[in-house]
Amino acid sequence: MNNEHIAKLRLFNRFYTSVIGLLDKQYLNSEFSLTEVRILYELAHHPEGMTATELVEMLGLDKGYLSRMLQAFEKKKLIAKRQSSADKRAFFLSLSTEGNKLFAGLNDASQQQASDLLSSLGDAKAAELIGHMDAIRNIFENLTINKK
Amino acid sequence: MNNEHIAKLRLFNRFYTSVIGLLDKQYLNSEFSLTEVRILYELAHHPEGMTATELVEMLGLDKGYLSRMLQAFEKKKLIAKRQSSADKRAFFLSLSTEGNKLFAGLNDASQQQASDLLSSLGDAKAAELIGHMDAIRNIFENLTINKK
DNA sequence: AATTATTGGTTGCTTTTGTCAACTATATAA
DNA sequence: TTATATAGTTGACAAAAGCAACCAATAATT
Repeated sequence: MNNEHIAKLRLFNRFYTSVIGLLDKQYLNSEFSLTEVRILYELAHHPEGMTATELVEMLGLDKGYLSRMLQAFEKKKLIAKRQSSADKRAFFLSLSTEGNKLFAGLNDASQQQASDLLSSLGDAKAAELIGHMDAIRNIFENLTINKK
Repeated sequence: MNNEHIAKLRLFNRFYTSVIGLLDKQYLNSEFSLTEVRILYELAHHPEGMTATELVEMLGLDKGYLSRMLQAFEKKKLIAKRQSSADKRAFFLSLSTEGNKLFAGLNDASQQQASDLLSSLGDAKAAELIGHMDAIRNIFENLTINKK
């Protein structure tokens, strides 16, 4: 057990928490909360539709809370609900045309932000950064796979 | 502008958000919120004392909100307030003996958690991971310095 | 010195976010 | 057929956070 390593891991976590917090602030001047954006994100990436229960599982939300947020999305015409024929309690949710358009806008802003960050680093440093990030993801992913 | 890089940066941010979320969950079975822990953390690392205004600036909190949280800490005897002689409006805040003890406990748990993660990776992978993390911090830090 | 503006912190009020339990309707198992 | 579980909704509530008014002390302006 290496104490230096432990300290650095914790330091990185604190550090990156603030990086992410900074980047997420952008969303906060959109009319949506972070949680709402996460929901839109999931829906955008499951165009075939997904149920509220699936969203609850993926995002770790309370189902009552989610239910209300979905109602708000519906009122704004951002999502479409299609009742499952196999299970009439369940509904397949997906972004409406408007919802997709709106999400595309949020996505563009996030894309732009990432792009700005990278270009302020310059090509060489940016490539380095991404290399480190890929490596970290890789290490963590092997970890979770091995734990199964 | 490299689209692949942008996508990977965003992927990493999402990925690491969930990593941090997982690690932070530990605190959530402590009696303190994440924000409260951050306050305790800052106080623990400024044993000479710091003012509420400094905390507000460092943590980006609302001062009213902070004021109440500090009151709660006081009621629990976790912090000590010493009025500034130079500016009688201001108070130097620090952890009490009890507060330090409590924070030490939280800190141990977090330390243990980090330790567990690293040892499940094994020495070689752990060293690699830390190397990547240091490199990332370094890249970002040069960025903010240059921006001044 | 007297007046004005600013600052550190507190308080009341409100909004946002999230949790919990009860409930309806459907589906599955015994 | 009865019991049990599940998908989603609703009501009530609690926790987290933000906003603005305010008091007391300090700093700046005249």
